Amino acid sequence: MKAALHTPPLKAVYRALLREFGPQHWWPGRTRLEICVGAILTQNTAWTNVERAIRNLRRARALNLTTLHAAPLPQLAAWIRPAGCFNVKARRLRALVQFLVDEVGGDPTRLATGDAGARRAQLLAVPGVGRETADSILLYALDKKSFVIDAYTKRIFSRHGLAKDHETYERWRELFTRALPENRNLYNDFHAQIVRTGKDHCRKVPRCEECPLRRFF
DNA sequence: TCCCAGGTGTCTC
DNA sequence: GAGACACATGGG
Repeated sequence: MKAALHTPPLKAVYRALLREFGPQHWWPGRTRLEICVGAILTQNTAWTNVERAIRNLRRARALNLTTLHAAPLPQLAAWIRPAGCFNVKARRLRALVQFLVDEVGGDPTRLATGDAGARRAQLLAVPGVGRETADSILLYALDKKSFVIDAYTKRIFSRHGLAKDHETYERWRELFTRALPENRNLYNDFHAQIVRTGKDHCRKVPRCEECPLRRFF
């Protein structure tokens, strides 16, 4: 393994963020299925737009596997339109729903059983489910210990020298999982804290003077 | 008007 | 393997 430029005490970083923001109580979804749907819809999209799309699905009483599975692709696209890339995401959503139907008989709870590594491989084989989406589903919908790396993680920690932004997803994930105890609640809230930090401090300011992480780097 | 947002797949070299 | 590009809406 290549050495990081700096290896900050990530547990202490998390504690600092927790003090700053408080527990984030993620994911903002009511059911396992809703979290899976949100994970697809949020790809390269602001969460406010995802909420609009989910609201459309709920209003249409389509936020269930039976309706999602039966819906024609154009209907699916119309419901999720506010989330952007709606034709692409409709196909991805359809593929994920098909996987859930085929693999666990339409019961996402059954997906939560079984080995995390094997489930990750299965999810990555679904068209439109990449590493971040798979890890989000594993962690937040299936309660598996799978750390999520996203754009905020790379942006924030590359600015502080943890690793280069262009390093691979798996390399970033390895940096965090090696430095942290394997704990689902920690993985869950740490990622949420990172997103909160990104939204509050790092959107447009390259090196925010008020960044709660500054003292660690 | 332009840039960005909790990515992924495809194509080209 | 890396980089460019398409997908597309809504907010600032």
